[in-house]
Amino acid sequence: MSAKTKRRKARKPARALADHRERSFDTAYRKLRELIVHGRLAPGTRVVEADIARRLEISRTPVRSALHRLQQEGYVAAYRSSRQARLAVAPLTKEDSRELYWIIGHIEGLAGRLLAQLNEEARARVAERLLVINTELSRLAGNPQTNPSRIFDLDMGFHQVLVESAAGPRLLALHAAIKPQTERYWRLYASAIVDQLGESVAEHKSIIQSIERGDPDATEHAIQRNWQCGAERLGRVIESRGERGSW
Amino acid sequence: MSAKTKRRKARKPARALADHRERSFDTAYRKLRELIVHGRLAPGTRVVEADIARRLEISRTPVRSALHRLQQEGYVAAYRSSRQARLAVAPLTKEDSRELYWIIGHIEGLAGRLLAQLNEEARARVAERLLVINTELSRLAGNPQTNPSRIFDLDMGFHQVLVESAAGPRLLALHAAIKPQTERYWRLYASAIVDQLGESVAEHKSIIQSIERGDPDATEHAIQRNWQCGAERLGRVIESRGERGSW
DNA sequence: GAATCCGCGATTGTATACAAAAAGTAGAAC
DNA sequence: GTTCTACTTTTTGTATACAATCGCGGATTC
Repeated sequence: MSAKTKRRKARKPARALADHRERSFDTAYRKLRELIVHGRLAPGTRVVEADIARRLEISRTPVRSALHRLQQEGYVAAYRSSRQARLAVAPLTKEDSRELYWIIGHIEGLAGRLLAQLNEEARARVAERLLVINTELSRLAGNPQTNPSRIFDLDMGFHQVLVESAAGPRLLALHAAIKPQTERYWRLYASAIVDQLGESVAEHKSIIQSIERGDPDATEHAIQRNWQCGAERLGRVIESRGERGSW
Repeated sequence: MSAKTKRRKARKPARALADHRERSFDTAYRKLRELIVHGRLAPGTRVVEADIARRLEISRTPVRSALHRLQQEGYVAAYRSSRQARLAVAPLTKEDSRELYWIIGHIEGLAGRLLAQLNEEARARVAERLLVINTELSRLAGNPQTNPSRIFDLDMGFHQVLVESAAGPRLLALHAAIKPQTERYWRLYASAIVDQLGESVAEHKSIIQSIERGDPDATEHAIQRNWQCGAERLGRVIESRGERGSW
């Protein structure tokens, strides 16, 4: 037994970083998700395993796994008749976006609540990180030529910091599963985003201040408000473009 | 085109209700989940696809799908080394239970908030349904010989009504994915539950009253409190039994 | 005696073949 | 022209074979 522990201790840490090929499942998941998010697979489009497999030049097996997961995450919807299921890209609607943003707002709000309860030092550290991101966002807000993807990444990062700093593993996982879905709506909205970015930056400031003050209620509320306002900004754009799942 | 629509309208509705065999995937998912929930697969146990497949007398394929899903739902945890993943039954800890109950409390709280905003008639209808369930629970609370499963089902039903009455599809799906996980802890706790059932019944009453009054804040809070108290009751039991993932 | 390397068994990931079921289609009956 | 029905096609679900990878244990070397 002592030998065993010693051996385990001696285990070689040189993990095979050598080969960075990703598993087919991962490519399938990643690429499919990208196709959906970027709208190359339009909402409502039927998804056929064999087609995707051909397109990605892999077998149906990993495609199937990826679709299973995407289904659970809400990117694809299943219309099933007793045994077999037909999959389609989940539609984007104003109602769905409202619910989605509403839920995320509350989940992240919970994380914010925890965050505001940390000790002062930790809060200051987080606030600092948030401030850096938000300053960059603020800077980009002035520039109308900014790449929307860059803005999305920054905003994503902002909220990621918010959650990962204090949330437990379950809350983190939940957030990780739900948050990326906003990207679909974000893309829809990309053109109009730069104009309204200032509002979001202001809301972020309010969040940061609440954290610095260590005020759980205010932090939770500020985060919720940020998402709710986001939903409204988004709603206006969807409205103006006509709601059909076209694009 | 008119012919086409007509033909669709004429489609035979006689759906094959004949054959109720479920898909292998469903049996795999159901049985595996049951094994885990009932502790026949103890927390920390490694899960090997081939073993499960043999045990259930089906091929690895549906087992694999089921494991994928159980993994995403948090029943099994994956420890992966670059490419291959090793699966194990997720451990049960006091910390995890606290986070789980905390999250559910808030998610259901959201549903309760929506519920309390319905019109009076709808609220009354829901309150009535809740009252029926809670009365039955109250009745069972007096009887020390009650089957714990019966109590679990009733409580599950109570919370189900709470959510399905007003929540949108996403919130519903989220709840459906998370809520069943409490069953693992509930089983752990089953012996001690009957003693403390009275408390839960009282909390339920408070929830029902808030709904009848149409008070969103109170409803949300009451639901949160119900879950938080549940977590505490559970925590005491786990504590007293020693926390190791034994059973 | 301890650390390192190598090879084998165990286990996961992928591809393919096959079975089953549903949707579409054409044709017959009225 | 419509409706029911039998057939064909498409697509999903399952089984199995194969490849890649991991972990463990023994052999080797100093």
